[in-house]
Amino acid sequence: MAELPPVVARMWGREPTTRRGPRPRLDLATITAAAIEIADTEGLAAVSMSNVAAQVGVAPMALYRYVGNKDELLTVMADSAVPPPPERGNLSWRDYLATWTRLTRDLLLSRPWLLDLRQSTPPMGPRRLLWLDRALDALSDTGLGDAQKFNAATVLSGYALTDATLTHSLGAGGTELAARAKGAAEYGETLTEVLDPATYPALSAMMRSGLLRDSTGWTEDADFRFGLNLLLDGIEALIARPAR
Amino acid sequence: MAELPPVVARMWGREPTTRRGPRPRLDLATITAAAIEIADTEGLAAVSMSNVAAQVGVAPMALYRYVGNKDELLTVMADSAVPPPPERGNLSWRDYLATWTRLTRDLLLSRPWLLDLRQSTPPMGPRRLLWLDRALDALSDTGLGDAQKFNAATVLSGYALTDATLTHSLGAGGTELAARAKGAAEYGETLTEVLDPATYPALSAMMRSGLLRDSTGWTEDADFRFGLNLLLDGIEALIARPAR
DNA sequence: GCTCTACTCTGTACGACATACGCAATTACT
DNA sequence: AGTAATTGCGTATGTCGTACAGAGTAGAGC
Repeated sequence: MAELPPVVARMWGREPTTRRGPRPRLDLATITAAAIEIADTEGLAAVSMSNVAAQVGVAPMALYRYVGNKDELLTVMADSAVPPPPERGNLSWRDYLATWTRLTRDLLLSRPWLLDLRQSTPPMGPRRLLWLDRALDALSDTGLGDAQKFNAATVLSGYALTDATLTHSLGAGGTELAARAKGAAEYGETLTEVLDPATYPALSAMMRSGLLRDSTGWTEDADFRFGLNLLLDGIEALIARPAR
Repeated sequence: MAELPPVVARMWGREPTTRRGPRPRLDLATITAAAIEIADTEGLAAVSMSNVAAQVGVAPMALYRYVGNKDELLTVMADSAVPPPPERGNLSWRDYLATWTRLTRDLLLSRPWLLDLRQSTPPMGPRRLLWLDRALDALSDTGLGDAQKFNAATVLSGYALTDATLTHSLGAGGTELAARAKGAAEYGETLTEVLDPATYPALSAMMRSGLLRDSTGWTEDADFRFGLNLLLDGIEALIARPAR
């Protein structure tokens, strides 16, 4: 059995049992909570080792007794910011996965800094894995194979991420670059201005027909449901199909 | 009509017409190409203003005549690294979108630093928009509405990103954290070691049944096709359904 | 042709940041 | 009591993005 990287161990509550020197004044949870609070209120850019240390009342270097480096802290944050998944109740697999996906998207929109966190590591934290478990559990009666269930869950959470990214970049906007072309309507205008109908036939036609100029936002809830049902229909078709 | 942010204008070939002062020694394309070469060979972390400037033989601050700040440079890179989309030929919409999505994924895998580039701005570069145009074009005969076509394309490219992210993080791995649990098999092992079957029933059962322990990699091509067909089936079902 | 003016490149400088290193204080084990 | 491990901290280093000011350059207006 492979040894766990120290921080992963701590994520799973395995604090080191050796008690020699002074009793630690902190634990990983407090540090993570402080970092998350900073990210929530001031954005991810404000999450520096100095700021986090100040927030918990220690010197910057003290944090390195709990975290190997900043990337590890961010990884732990990414898991720790995830709430418990919804209860199954007596929902059908389809209804459950629908709210599962919606809540995933809502989480990403309520904590946009999660979108900025690159997931260079496959999910290994306890909370994200709990979500994964519930999605797999919802599919357990469908007769799908393990790999199929796994992929279905992956696709759904990926869709939540895609939609949240798009919605967020069109909405409250992030970069100063986006601030110039804020909102779907203005985005459309900017595009029409620059698109050459010869090289972009389909896009410019769509823009001119005024797709993005309508009053209601572009990627509103209806559009989220659209893609979601697309995926759920696909899964449903797969279940109906004879297993192979 | 909204004014274009200066870099966006340059992305579209609109170099400033005012000709006073010394003739510029560079243009945005050369700078971007240099930055991309660095990212390709040494990774995104090596793309600093100093390094890029050195690569093109100029003092670091000279770059700021062409780019407002580093974020803008990254944005331009993200578009400039995209090759032209595949030709339609006489493929069906389904076959075309299948290769379209596959090539999108392949691009992300061949330039992994694209995965690290947060897309805080909706795509506005000429090359990415060309891909979007081709996807929309492929759907033009299906009777779908504009918004539906748009969403379908979004979902597909989002899937490419999801899959590329997962594949890459399990494969060549990125962070040192991931290096410890490299490859799908070891990932599975690490999980089984730590998962409590009581709180993670579905997941731990799946792990113990040896999903990830098989010889062939986990998110191999078969799994990509699985999700892809899921989506295409969903779109096909939508097309078959009476328009509303 | 001369001057003005906008524009390009450069050098220096500053503040922020991640983090390597070493020290002093503290506590458990022997 | 003594030893060894471990925590928190101060200092220091190198890197990075970029603000600023100046020097050189070339077209515009006379």
